[in-house]
Amino acid sequence: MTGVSTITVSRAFRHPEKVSEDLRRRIQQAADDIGYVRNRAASALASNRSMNIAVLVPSLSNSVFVETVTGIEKVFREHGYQMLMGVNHYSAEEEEALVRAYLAFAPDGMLLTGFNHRDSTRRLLEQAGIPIVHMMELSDREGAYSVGFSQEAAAQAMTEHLLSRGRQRIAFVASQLDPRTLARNRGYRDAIIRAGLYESHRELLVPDQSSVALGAVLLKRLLEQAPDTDAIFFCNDDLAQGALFECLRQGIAVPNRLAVAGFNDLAISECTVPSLTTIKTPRYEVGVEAARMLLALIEGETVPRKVIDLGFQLRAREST
Amino acid sequence: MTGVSTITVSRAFRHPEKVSEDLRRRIQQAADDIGYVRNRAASALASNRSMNIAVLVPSLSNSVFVETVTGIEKVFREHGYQMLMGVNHYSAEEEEALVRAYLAFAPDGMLLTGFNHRDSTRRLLEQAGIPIVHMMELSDREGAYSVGFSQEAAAQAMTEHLLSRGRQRIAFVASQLDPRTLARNRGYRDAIIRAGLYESHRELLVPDQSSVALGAVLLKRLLEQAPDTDAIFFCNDDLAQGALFECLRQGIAVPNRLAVAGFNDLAISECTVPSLTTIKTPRYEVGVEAARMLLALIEGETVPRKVIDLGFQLRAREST
DNA sequence: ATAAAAAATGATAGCGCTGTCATTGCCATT
DNA sequence: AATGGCAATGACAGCGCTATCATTTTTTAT
Repeated sequence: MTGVSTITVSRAFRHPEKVSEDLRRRIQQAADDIGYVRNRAASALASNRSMNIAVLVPSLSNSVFVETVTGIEKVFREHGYQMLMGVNHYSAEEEEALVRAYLAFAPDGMLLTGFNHRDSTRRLLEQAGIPIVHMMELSDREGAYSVGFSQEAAAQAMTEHLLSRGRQRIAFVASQLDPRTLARNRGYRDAIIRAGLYESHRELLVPDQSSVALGAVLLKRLLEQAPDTDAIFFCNDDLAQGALFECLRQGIAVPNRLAVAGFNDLAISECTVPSLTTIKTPRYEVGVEAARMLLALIEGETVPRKVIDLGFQLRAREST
Repeated sequence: MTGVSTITVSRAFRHPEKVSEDLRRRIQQAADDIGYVRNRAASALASNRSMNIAVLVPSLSNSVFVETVTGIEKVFREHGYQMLMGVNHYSAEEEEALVRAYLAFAPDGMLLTGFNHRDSTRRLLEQAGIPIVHMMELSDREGAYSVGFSQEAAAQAMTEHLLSRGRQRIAFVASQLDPRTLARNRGYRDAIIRAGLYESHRELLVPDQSSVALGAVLLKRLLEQAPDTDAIFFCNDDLAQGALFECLRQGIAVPNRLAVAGFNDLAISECTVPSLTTIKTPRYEVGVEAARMLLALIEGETVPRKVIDLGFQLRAREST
């Protein structure tokens, strides 16, 4: 309708520098007028590049992965890629279904959370032949790309912090026993055994999904089975917050009678009364760096390090 | 390789009932072996049905829209559609960019949050000629499909609740002034004016993004400009929670000296001390119903009602 | 003014699938 | 045995775009 061939229109959008200024403007104008939007499906088919990347996270219920995804989006959007996000609810089975679903979009790469995949999922990914980067945990296997931090080291650091505050009877309470939670449990154990203070009845691990309400429940349960506990390390801030509220209700003095610590440093954790000691995890940064690494792999660039450890920070606050 | 034509493979996946049991199994087997996944781009192109639907929400930072999206996903997944989600950060400009980006996926329908779109966005959507359903607010214009509840009515109900508790100097505090927040403000005003108790200095509206930390700040600011306030209605639970913490810190007795109310009923709101009076919004249900409505429109079925009001519930708790 | 190089535009084929119509083979009915 | 009907399978074209190579136009160098 502008008297231009289709290929020129295509070029005006994909390689604007190859089309004369004037013509490009006319094409743009015409496109705006009729509300033309390039069809990605056709583009992907013809160019063999979908410009899609798939991202799988376990949950969006607290802000942890929302921030990661925000970082990912930022990087990819800048480079013209479209991010497709799926939530697997901490289930390797759901993950496989999602991998299948997103592979159908012929993504140029994929970001996965952790390393807890089914063998069949791994096979699917291999056959797809696209680059994969794993987030949050650090690689435990040859050849895998990953960006994250050591969950164990962070949990060790927190346990040592509680020890340094003079606590002797430190409990560990966890729910939703995904691999990262279990790694935190190992970190706690390492530190507490090294201090010669390990007592199995101070560990409380339940499979239920984490929530603030569950934190209150688990606090009560733990104090029943180990009443003389003087510090509790919760595997995440949600549980710790619930415990903090329950202490307030029951008149348990925090930190005097009982120290409480969490993990993740959610925004609310510095607002609670008392404010919550926790581990600040580099969630946003993990997203950004993982996206950059994947981008490099997609573009065929060499990646200097296959494993990027972004560390963590201990935020010591009023609750300990 | 199974000695079957491509069209038969296609049929085995799309219309399994049209392929013999035996052959279908063999095709499935072969597909699993080589990790074959159907290419949606090609499928969409050939069939003129992408089986994509695009969903635009303002934020994922608190669980409000996460729950809505969960409901949407559930419905669409059951029907074989893939949901593509975008976050517009309460910006009509970002929304337009997202509409463009997702229109490129040739979605069969789109779900938008609210009615606050640019004219150019509206034009794009019209030209795309796909069904659109709006969520959270109820339609204010001819022909628009919407699923939600009356933000104004809910805010009125909350204000009347505070009045019924004998409060006379009720403040309204809001941030992130999106259309729904402003509708809540109108609801508050209506009720408070009707009670003859409107005083402009008890309204505090700031454009900043909502957060728990901001709740504490705004509480302080409000109490400076209107120290004798005996109840505060916050436009959302995040702010109200921050205020609750600040009251705890300052020793302000809630609800005796000051009643505090929120909006949304986040999971944490019934755990706080004191527990938070708030409006339970049908977030998940909005997602489910909006998805069903859109599905009906896509399939060309008649939709009984263009506007579905799912109501709300007042949760009176300790904080009032 | 002319040749050579560079820039701008076009023609063609084909990406992987599916809608449509055609063909084959089988069974039931007469 | 012949016919019609139906289920199962296949051939072919084309969805909207872009990679590639071909052609035309413009610019630069001589």
